Amino acid sequence: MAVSKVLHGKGANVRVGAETAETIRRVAGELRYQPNRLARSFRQQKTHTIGLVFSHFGRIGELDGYFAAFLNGVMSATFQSEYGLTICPKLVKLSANVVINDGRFDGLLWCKPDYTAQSSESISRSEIPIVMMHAPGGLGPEVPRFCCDNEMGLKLAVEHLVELGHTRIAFVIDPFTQPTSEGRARIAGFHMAMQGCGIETSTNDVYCWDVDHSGLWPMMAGKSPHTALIVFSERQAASLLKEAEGLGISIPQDLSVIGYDSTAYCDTTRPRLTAISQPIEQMAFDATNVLISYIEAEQYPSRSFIYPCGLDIRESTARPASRC
Amino acid sequence: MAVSKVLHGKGANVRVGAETAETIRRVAGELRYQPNRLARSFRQQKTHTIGLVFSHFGRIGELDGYFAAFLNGVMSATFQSEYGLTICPKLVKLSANVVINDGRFDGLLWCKPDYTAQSSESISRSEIPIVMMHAPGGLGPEVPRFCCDNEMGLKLAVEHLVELGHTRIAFVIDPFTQPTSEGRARIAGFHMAMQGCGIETSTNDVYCWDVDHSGLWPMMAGKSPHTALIVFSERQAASLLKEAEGLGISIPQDLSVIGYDSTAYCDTTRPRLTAISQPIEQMAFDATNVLISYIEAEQYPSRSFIYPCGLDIRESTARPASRC
DNA sequence: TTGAAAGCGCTACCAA
DNA sequence: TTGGTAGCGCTTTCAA
Repeated sequence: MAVSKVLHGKGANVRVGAETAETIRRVAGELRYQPNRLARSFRQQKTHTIGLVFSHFGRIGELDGYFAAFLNGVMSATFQSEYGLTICPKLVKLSANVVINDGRFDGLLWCKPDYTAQSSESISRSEIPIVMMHAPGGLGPEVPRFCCDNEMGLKLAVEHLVELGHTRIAFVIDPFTQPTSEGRARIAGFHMAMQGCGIETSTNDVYCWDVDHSGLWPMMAGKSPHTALIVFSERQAASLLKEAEGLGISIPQDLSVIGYDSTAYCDTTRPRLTAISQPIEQMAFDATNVLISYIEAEQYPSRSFIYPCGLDIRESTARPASRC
Repeated sequence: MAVSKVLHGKGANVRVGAETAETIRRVAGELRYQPNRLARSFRQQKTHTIGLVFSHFGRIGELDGYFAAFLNGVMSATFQSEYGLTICPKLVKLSANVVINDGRFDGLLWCKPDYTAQSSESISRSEIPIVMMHAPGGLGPEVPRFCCDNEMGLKLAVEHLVELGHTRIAFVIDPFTQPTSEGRARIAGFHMAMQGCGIETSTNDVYCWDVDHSGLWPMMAGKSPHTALIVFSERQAASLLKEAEGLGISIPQDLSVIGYDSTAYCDTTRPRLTAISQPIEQMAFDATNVLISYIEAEQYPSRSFIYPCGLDIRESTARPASRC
């Protein structure tokens, strides 16, 4: 009875006598009364919490700038609107449909979807709003998608290398990323950009290596070795740089390398990494805000938000060594 | 009724006829029935979720290795035990006692406590287990604390500098960290280590600067300028390195700099940063596991877990320039 | 303006 | 072994 009043006192339309309200507040203070948020969420079917799903969770944080920028963007948005963010293992390991609609989350921020049949189905069946990050348009279920313009990014990178004189260019990706929608989009963008420059490509121009065990050799051997690499991520690019150093391969003299994301991390590598840029933090911020506004407005448009890429030229690209 | 059976069917002691159970499972599958986890949590007063509290949330992720290492540790532990982790703005902004016991969390991982009167009180009043990270023993409420041995770390750093010939050594910290328990512990450790080397110190030997607006000048001016800095964090140390470069101050020739944490990030600065090491990821992993086991066992010892520090000597320290 | 009652979905307990 | 019932703490609605 006191309880119900207190809650009213907290609510917007206070229809309680000033005196009563005062008493209630006082007593509540003395008792250190705390409304049980779980019960409230349960009653209202609203948790004010967003779930974060990554199709692949390895180690979350690494030294590259991606996760830091991403989390900063998400947190800025959730903090402003007083939503909580939950990172949950089951979201990744179990088949996603088991976990999406269990009442815990008001919405889901789904990163780097792999669009397996199962995840696609559970996404489209979801009863709560879902927004995807790093998901190119066209593919997959009809939910709002946030993605950089991968075609543009790869076009900039390829054209930069071609202008420098490269013709033997390869794309490098790791096995976890390769099946994701963005992995496929970048590979496609690479082939397209190469064709745009009049260079034929084949599947031999795409390498799929584990980030930490890259193996530079195949491309440096052979009669017509690749002279430039475009790498899916900063981190993989940086690990290639390090490997090259160990093998006595000079970058950019012997091999040009371009990474993807272009955070401040690229200024810390040696040589400093030329990289395609995408506004990760802004994208994460926008995606989270769109998710929240869909949760609150219950409107649910399904369009793609595409962000332009840039190319930040640093020190890891140069003309190919002339082979006389 | 079907519901209750299904739930029994999921429980450990299945006391249901095989046939009935089969039917239930089939129907549940057809209906894509999902138990509502919110209701379950509500009923059991158990959410299987841990809350993460930082006394100061600025930007969560930066390029230094701290947050990445920390989150890796926490995630490894929560993933193994199927707990979720929630980062929640209110946990920081509101007075903490409003939020601790609202039923959302089974336990709290509290990082870098500032031990204000209010937070201390709400911590000791908490009805759920709390574990503190980066909280030296002795101070604050009686909960399990995980902390590196700051005295040891600063002793190593000061002795290293003294061996190189430095006597004018300062400690640098930022205004957000300075009031935290660990900030105070490191400042105290600095004074103690200096005394241990027979060097008098005063409050003039501790600088409190904003991380990104450090201002190297004061210490390089004066008749008896400091020749070496021990800095609270990697990130602030790195920002000092960068500032020094801009001012034409050579490190380590003109000024020696030591940071704190010694993650891989220290290998990416120029010059590579000499740093005190603490096993952040391990500490976060252990702290989370202790928290979880306290949640499940409902036992709640209040001891401190102290981790030894090391000193990783890289390139940012050298003998002081001789001033003839 | 205030009080009383119903019910969110689940689990624990008790009775059959 | 099974089915029924109560109730977690809150909000919403309806009656006084």
